[in-house]
Amino acid sequence: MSIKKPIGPRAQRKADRPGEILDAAFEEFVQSGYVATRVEDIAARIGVTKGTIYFYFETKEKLFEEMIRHVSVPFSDVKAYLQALEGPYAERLKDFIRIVYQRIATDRNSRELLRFMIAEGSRFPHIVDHHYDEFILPLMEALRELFEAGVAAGEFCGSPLTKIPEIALSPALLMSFWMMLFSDRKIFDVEAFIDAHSEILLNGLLRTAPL
Amino acid sequence: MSIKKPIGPRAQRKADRPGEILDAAFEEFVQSGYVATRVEDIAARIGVTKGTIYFYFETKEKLFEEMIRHVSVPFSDVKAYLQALEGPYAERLKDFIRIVYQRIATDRNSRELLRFMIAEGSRFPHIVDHHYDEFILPLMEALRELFEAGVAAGEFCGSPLTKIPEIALSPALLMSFWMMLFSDRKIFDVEAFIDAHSEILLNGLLRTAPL
Amino acid sequence: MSIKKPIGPRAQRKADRPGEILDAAFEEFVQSGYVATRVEDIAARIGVTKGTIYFYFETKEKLFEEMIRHVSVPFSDVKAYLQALEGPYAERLKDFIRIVYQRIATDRNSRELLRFMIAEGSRFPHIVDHHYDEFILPLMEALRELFEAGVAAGEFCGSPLTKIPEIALSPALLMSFWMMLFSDRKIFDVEAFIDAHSEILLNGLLRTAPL
Amino acid sequence: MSIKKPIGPRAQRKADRPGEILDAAFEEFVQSGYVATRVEDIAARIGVTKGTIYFYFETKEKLFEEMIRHVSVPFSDVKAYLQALEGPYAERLKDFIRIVYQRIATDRNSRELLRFMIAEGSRFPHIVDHHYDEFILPLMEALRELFEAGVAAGEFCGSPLTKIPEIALSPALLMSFWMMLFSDRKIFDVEAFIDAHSEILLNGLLRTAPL
DNA sequence: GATGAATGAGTCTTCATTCAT
DNA sequence: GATGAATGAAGACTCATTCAT
Repeated sequence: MSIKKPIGPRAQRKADRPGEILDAAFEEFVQSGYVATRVEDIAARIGVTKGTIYFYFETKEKLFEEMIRHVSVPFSDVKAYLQALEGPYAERLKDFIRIVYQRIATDRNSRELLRFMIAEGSRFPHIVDHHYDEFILPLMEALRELFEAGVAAGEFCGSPLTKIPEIALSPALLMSFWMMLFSDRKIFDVEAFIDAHSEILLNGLLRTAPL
Repeated sequence: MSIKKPIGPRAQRKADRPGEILDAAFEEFVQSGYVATRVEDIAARIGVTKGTIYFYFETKEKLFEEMIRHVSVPFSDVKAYLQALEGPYAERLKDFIRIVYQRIATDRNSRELLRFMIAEGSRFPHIVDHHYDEFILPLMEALRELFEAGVAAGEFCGSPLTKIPEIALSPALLMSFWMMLFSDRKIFDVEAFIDAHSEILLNGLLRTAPL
Repeated sequence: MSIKKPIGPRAQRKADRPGEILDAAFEEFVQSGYVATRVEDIAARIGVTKGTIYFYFETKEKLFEEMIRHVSVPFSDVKAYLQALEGPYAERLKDFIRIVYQRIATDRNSRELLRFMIAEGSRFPHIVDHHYDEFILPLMEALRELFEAGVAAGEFCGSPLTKIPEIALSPALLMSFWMMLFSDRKIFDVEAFIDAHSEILLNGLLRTAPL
Repeated sequence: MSIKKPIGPRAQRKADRPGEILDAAFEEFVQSGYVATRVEDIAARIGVTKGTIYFYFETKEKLFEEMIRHVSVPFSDVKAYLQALEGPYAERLKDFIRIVYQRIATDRNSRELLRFMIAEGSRFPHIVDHHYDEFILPLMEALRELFEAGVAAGEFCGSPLTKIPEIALSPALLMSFWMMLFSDRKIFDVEAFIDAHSEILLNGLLRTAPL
């Protein structure tokens, strides 16, 4: 058991600096994009000056990359959650869909991460590749496994979805895209959308069509 | 008998310049985004100098906006095509899907237009709104009408798709995103994807499930 | 007697081009100063294009210099007028003053010429020197002669004005400055000013003080 | 006991910078005028680079305006001086004249300020108005009061000068103008000029003409 | 750790000038 | 004579980055 000197609010603040900066950077980069964001604005957002940023991060470029890492929540818990699903496959799929909306489509961080990949992808190609390996691919694999297990269990029919699970999740991407572009300007009934998404998927999958 | 001054090579060149510039601007803006693109690079791409660009366009901003207009193909012919569809609604829907992929998902211009809206939307909000009014909304309306007519004709069942046609086209958006992010790095069987998309939609719509 | 082909309005216009340009240049240079005036604006003022200006004038600099020459009315007639003065010297002085106001202080051209010398003098030093030789010096000489003749005739007393005639005309310069700076914003009773000027001068000059 | 951080050479330098820049700006603007002066030249004059100028002043325009303010010495002390005059009004007037020459006509700053108003007045109209309110008007009022007091005391006769005091000071303006245009090229006996100016004024004012 | 004065490369934009038509 | 497309040098202004304090 180690003895730590108590961390006062002052020390606490200092310990948080990098995280604080990363959060501020996220907000500013979201607002203006990589090129148009000034490191001075990032500094101002947390009440420090340019120099402080450079004490913690070598360059604006490195800061951006670390910021991406910082806001990319680990996928492992999502995976664990999905693997722990039980019961009828129709329910498992609904749960799957729900968690995808919660953690990806609806979440602001994920949405802006997606925007960064689209907007700054050519400037930071390895970020895109990393996200493909770490997030997109595992998610698709997990979904594919769910489909295959459902088919093996005789609950799902052999839909093309089994081979191209991306299609099954594309409505979630659409919602992400929609919120990116219109945020609050175009109303969007999120709950109805998610329900419709689930219903449609199951319509095409269940051996007994609900017709 | 009209008197035309013969269009010499110079006059010809002049008439072509704006289009030439707009095309070059599209390529450069695609490559680097609005902020990072240098007017000089746009000029160099067609072998002229900065000054020439400013002879035709007041500012980089106006150039960007006109470029957007230039590459936004009018939606009217798509609409006309869709309205001319005949035969069973299943076939009409397949045709609809096919044209959406041809004209929107697969087309490089449309894809980069979408990227611009995501990447530069906050800088040019009216462009986003304009595209919503001119492209997204009409497309969704056309699809909704097709669904409703199919239901009225007794061919389609009352799926939630009827109310949220966006969901039906979301796979096309996914393909667009995919190509934006990975272009040629991740292979993608486009034909198989489109077929799967159609099949899944019909699975959920036709009164007689193909099961 | 030479036979000239009749000059139609078209030919007339062409013959006037240089003058027309010079007039336009005057207006534009007055408005914005030498550096900030664009030759394109000068051209636009008379409905032609840049190229036309360069057909008649080598450079903007030469155009400016010729414009100065163009608006500098010859001093010879003023001189002749002054030399033709007759009668009592008090009257001659009054006439002198009056002509100075008419031709110099009140005249817009002369005023703007003065402004050019102050504003652009360091860029065009020879213009300043030329105006000194052609206008200022002769005017002062003429005045000095008038004073001396008046003294010789026993009408004027030997005021210091005789040696420094500049002082005698300085109110006219003041009026010029005033109009340059405030034009119509600060009212100024020109007639009263001129009368006061004459009266004060004579007060100090006439052997019999009007006291 | 106050705690001051010792002003090191760096802190000192920082405190001096704005003044240093303003002085350099004055010299450069005097030399080339507003438009033709390059911010970089101002910087070079004090051995820094462009960026430094922009660290202290938002734009070239603001720099110019602040420079004007910086070189415009307050008029209050002149006013105080004038109000403290005592003795015979003839002497007071002579003192008045002398101070006008010292502080206005002869002073390089004032002269160049006048040049700026003539040359850049249309670009910075509020500067002209401000100088009218702050300098010209108060000076004229002070002179008018002096005249009126002199008349009331029975020392001065009711000359038109009383109503148009501008005329009384116009020789000082002439000297300013002369030095602006010819500086050292045309010799000018300043002392003799001032004496003559005083003498002429008094000739026209004193009840007992010196005749 | 933090500051902020200073740098200087980089970018948009302007405009005098040229010249093919 | 006149045009106007094209040039390219020049200048205002920005901002990532450094470093003495």
